Amino acid sequence: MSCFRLLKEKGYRLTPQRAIILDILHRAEKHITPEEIYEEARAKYPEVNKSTIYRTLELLGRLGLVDETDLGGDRLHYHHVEKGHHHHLICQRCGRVLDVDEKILDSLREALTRDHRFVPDMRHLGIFGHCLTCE
Amino acid sequence: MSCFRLLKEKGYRLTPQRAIILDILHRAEKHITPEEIYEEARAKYPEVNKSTIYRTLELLGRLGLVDETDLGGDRLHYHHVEKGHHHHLICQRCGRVLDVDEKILDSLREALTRDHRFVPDMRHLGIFGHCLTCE
DNA sequence: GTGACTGCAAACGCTTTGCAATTGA
DNA sequence: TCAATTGCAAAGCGTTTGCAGTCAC
Repeated sequence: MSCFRLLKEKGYRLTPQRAIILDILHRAEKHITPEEIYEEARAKYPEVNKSTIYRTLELLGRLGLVDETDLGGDRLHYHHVEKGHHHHLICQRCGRVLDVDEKILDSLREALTRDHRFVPDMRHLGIFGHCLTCE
Repeated sequence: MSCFRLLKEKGYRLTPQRAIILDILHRAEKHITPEEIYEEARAKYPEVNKSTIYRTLELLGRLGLVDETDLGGDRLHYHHVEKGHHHHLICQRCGRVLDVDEKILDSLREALTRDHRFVPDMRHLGIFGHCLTCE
C-alpha cells in the first residue's frame, strides 16, 4: 500500500496497530467512527488502546491519508481518501444514509466563488433532511 | 414578546432565567453557544446555573422558538428563529464568518428533491472553506 | 398549595494528555 | 541504540441527570 511508503518517507514508523487501522479504513464501506475502528481493531489485536486509534487518525488526517467528516451528532467519522469524495443525505426519520456524487454541489461551489469570493471545502458533506420514501 | 405567550399557553412558566435567556437570544447578532449565553446571563443574574441554560435551550428548541445549529467543531450554536434562516461561510484561515441568504441553496435543494427524492433541511448550514480575501 | 423549575454536584461520553515502558528502524 | 510509539490511567470538556429545595401561578 502506498500509505505505508508515505509513512516511512515522512519518518513515521509502521507499527502493527497502524497497519491494522489503515486496513480497516481501507476495507470500510462507509465512514466509520473511532469507536467502530477500535472494536474492529481489537478483534485482531486485543491489546490495542483507544488512544492509539485517536492518535493514528490524527496522524493519518495530517498526512492527508484520511478525511475527517462531521456528519453531525457527537462524533467524527473517518474515511480513506483513496475512496474519493462524495456527500451524504441523512434521513432524520428512517436514519438511512444516501451517498451522492460530489458533482451535485458544483453549481453551489461556483456561485459561492463568484458571488461571495469564497472557496468552499465541501468534501463529505452531511446534509440532513428526510427522504420521500419515508412518507 | 410572543415567546412569553407561547410558553404560558403550553403550560410552562416564565421564570426570570428564561426571560433573560430569551432576551440574550433576541439581542444576539450571531449564533451563540450555551457558554456564551451562560456568561452573559450570569452578568445579570449571578446565581444562574449552566444546566438551566441547557435545559432552557432544549425547551425553546422543542417549542420551535430557537434553532439549533451544528457549525462544526465541538459545540452547538443557538439562534432565535424570528431572525430567519441563512447560512454561514466559515473561513478556516482567518476565522471570518460570512452570512449568505438561504436562497443560495435553492438550486441544490431542487436537484436533491428531483434526482434523489430527498428533501433537505438546510437551515443555518455551516460551510467551511476559505475566502479569497485571505490570500 | 403544588407541580414546574432551579441550583448543585455528580456522572456522562467522546477525546486528549502525561508518563513510563516498549519497539521499529 | 534510541527516538517514535504505545498502553494505561487520569483529566478535559461540553452536556446531561438525579435530587432536594424553591418559586411562579
